[in-house]
Amino acid sequence: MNYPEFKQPLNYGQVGTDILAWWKQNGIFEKSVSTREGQPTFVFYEGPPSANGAPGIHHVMARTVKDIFCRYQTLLGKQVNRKGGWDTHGLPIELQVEKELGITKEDIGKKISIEEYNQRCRETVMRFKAQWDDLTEKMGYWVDLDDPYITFEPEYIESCWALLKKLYDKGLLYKGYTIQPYSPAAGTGLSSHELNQPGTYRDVKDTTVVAQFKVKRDEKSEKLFGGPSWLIENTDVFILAWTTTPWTLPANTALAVGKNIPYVLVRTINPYTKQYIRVVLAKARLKSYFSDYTEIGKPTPPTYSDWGSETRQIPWEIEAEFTGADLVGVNYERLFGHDKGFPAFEGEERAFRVINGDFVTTEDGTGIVHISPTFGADDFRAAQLAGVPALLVADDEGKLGPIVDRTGRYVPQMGEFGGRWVKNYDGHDQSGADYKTLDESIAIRMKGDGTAFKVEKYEHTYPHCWRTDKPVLYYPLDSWFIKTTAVKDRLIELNKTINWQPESTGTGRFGNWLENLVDWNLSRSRYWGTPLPIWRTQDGTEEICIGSIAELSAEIDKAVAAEVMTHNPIATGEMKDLHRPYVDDVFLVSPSGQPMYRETDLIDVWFDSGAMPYAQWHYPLENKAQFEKNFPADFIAEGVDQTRGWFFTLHALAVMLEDSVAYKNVMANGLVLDKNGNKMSKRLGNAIDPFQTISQFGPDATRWYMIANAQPWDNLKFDLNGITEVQRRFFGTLFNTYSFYALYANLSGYESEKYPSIPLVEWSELDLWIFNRLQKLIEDVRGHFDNYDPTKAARAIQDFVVDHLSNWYVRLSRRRFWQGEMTTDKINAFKTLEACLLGVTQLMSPIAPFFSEWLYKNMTDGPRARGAYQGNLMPESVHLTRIKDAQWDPSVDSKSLLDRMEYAQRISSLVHSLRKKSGIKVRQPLKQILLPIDDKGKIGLIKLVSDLICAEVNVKSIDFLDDTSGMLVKSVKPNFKRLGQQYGPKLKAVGARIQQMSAEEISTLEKTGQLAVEIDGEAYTLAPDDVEIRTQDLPGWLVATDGPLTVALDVTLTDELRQEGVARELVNRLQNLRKDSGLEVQDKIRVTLGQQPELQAAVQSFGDYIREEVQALSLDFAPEISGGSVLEFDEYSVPVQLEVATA
RNA sequence: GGGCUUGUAGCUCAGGUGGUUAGAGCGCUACACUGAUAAUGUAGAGGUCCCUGGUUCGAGUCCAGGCAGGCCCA
Repeated sequence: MNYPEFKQPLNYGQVGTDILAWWKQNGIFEKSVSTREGQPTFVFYEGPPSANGAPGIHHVMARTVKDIFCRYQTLLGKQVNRKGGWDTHGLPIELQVEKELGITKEDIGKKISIEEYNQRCRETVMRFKAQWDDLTEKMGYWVDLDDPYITFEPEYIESCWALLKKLYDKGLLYKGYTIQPYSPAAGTGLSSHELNQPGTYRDVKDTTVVAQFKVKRDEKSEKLFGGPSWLIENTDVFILAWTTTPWTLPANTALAVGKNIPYVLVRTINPYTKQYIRVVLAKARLKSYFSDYTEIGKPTPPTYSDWGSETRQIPWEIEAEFTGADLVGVNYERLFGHDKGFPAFEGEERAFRVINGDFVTTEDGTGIVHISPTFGADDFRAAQLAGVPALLVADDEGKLGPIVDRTGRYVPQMGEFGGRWVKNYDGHDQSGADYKTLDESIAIRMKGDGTAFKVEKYEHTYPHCWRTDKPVLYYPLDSWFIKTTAVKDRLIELNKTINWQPESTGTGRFGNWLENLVDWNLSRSRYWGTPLPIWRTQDGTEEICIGSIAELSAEIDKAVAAEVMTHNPIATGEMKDLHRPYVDDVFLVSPSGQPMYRETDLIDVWFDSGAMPYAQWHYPLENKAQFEKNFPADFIAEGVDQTRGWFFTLHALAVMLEDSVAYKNVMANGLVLDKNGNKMSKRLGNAIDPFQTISQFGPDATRWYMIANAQPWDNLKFDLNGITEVQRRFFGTLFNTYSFYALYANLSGYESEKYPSIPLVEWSELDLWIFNRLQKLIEDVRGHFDNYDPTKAARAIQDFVVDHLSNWYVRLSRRRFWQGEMTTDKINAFKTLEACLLGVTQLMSPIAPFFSEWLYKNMTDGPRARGAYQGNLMPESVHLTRIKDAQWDPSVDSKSLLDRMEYAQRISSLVHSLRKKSGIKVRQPLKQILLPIDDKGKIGLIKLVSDLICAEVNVKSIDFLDDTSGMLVKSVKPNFKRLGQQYGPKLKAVGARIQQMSAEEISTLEKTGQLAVEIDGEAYTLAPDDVEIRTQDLPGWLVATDGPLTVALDVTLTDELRQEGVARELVNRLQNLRKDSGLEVQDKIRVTLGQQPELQAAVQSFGDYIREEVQALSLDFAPEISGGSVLEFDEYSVPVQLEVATA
């Protein structure tokens, strides 16, 4: 037996296991790389997963995408190295360890040493590695797991150091500050994770102030001072801004507006000082501040005389309107200036102006936001973008700091408020009648100064420290930064050369992010991660950035010489690990002889993964050639959530270090949700176990479903029923097609090499057609893969297999495979089906690597074993094959071929429909089909497929009816597309007129090529293209139409047709009987039937046909039949005896 | 709050450059077929194409504004 045969249903999980074992035994993955040695490479980067948790079904999705394109490029003949990797540092691992040990961050270094803690992290991080490796194999993700890069290894860290040093030398690494949540009472920064603890956000009642910022009159603000002639000269203009933290007002350095938000200039009165003023605020916020007040009626100029303190009514009037963009650049006076006893600061001349802020809304406040860069993250960012300085004051030693110290009180330099607590962080007594909070004191002062427009208590939610219960402060904390803003333009420019899939992620999410780039904050105050390789003197005046272990060792030697260190732990071999605490115990010496201490920060883990193009080869310390060969990547793929993670850090580092992109093509895939569109989570119990899914459905159906069902960048609603459907519909059909092939190829001893190729001219219509469809499929699928659109590739393959190959080609070709001798036609049927199966196998192999391998092996193992293949034509694995270009033979008009087969399918469908309507079974032959068609070309096409149609619908002949018969009833439909372009607004009338066309008019139009009509008194000339003429009916015939196609069926039955019908019925019954009796396809039989006149007549005429179909050596009638079965026909039953003929 | 994204049949999804009767598969109903048979064919039921405006002779498609879900960021 050349081709293995299998019983239904196939166990797809088993196919996966078997093929996996075979791959391992034969080193197929390794061969898929080694056989491409010397070929062009396709560089792929593996985004390292973290193995501290079990892998989920979404990892199968992400890795399927990666695998597909690596396998596809291998098929194209490229060499694709895939080095695996593990991400091992980071907060999630630390939190997991802390949870397991029952400790908090504060306990590290106290209850547990840093050394022990980091050891726990190291053990935890690879805990699920075995599971990951297992899944990688079982899902068929080909990646090199034997030699992965691991981010905690000393070589990897050393590479990161080398890269950091490069950045340092370029001046791109600096120490600055960033605004972070900070707990003054605890004296520590809070992570976002700590801030997300339940109960941290609470309702509090605070004193709030709408402050008045006095506009400086100059050319930029002049537009605010213009106005009607009756204007009271020199009335001051103030910008209004609301804050819930009045203590930040002395730190104000800017005001932010939304550039598209409408603002108004309003004339009114300050309620505390009764001064005439003009104020600026968002138009949308007007009602919140003036709703209770009286608008002065226009056009009478206001006199203000009717306002009195007892009425609490403030008169107001809008003087002008403008947008935020008009306000940007306007200067204003400092609220708490030198004149009031507050200190000067550096950059003051660039402060106190209106800037743009994306975050400004008109939801609350005045639509203008007070900016204090030292006490708000938004503030800090907006100020940085606009080049506005922060208000920093020098302490006694000249060191700059914010106006609030780390304990939460104003620094002494702050004039009358110096030393006051911002909030009650020390728990002092607040019960005294005269007690005022700092916020209240500030508000009172501002009322007196005429700079408060409104002061009120306001309840809002505010975060609190989870340990001290005190309000959190947003406070500047020291951090190390990479100055990504310095290369912003280059980042944007190079991003435009990257092919993003989908495009919108690159231009939108990623592009916008780059546009609003701020410097990359590298610092993390943690323990388990890559340490920052910077040592500094105590006063921060001298520092060194270390770029390698050798350099560190050399510096230690200097330190030993200066007696800062006792000995060199690197030289002695004591220090094998670069993590904390070991690096912290290294002290260096500065050129001036001062001891230097390591900056205790760790670096952002995203630096680790962004450094993988270099660090995976221990570059730049070694392997320069290796690195250069593998940079940049041709392709990477990860979840869309990595946009600002890995995608960014790869890009940023590549641009800064190499002035290059890090990857040329990138796919950002979406999420895997449960079948209802909810996020999967263990807690909700809707998470899908990838291992169970793969073993139950097989890896191929799982992968195929994920890829075919939705495009990878859309979210996938994961439904196991979908996998079942894919399995049944696609894999089941393909399996059946193979089974069919195997069955008859084995029966007839077909061996492809025995028969030379059949010249094209001898090919049957069907063979030509499916072969062309296959070529088109090859072209389409390659195009889709080239465009990184695997979904379209999968769907195209699926359609080909199910609709074209199985349900048309095989169905119509069946008898060619089982009947008669090895004629040219039969040989070519086998050759064609073989080519289709092999072609499909190859095209689908990137998506369904196991099943395609299984099918490929079934198709080729037999022939290969008997030496049918020359050279490397058919390697042992489909994954080692090379994909061919589509073969188009110039002598074959492919378009015509595909067109006419479509006619055949549509006509057949219409005839089936007519048979159904008139209740005539397909088994009953009919005389003829009539097609009313004029078009000679179309007739020619259909004639080429008329045999196929006749066979498919069991009709004797197809005839064409042209118009001259006069039997046709036609209808006409306007061609709106054409008419619309021509007549525009008059289309409705023209269309209506066309639908009323008479038969004569239609005929005139058809014959003369034009028709003159009159519509609403205007003359028009219609051309044939203006309408679509269809045959609607053929009186006296059964007629069906599908668009422009019309089919008429002759349903009259002659005796002969009837007899043939009976003969077919008989064949059918006998075939069923054979099958029920368990006979093999090739068994011969002898049949004896009870006497029945109609049957006898049928056998008389069609005996040979019947005998051949049912493989009967004899077919006789006998008056008495005993011990046999009974065949049921429509109106009668006949006893039958069937015996196997011994050969 | 911002950026991106999705919204079409019960479910999963297609629907170049606008064209009047919006499709497929699954599921459902009925009938037929049956040497591939847990397949297949034919017919049927099932739609405010998220909503509101606008552009146009004509909008699922283009524009604006909403609504709902998702992701990322604040």
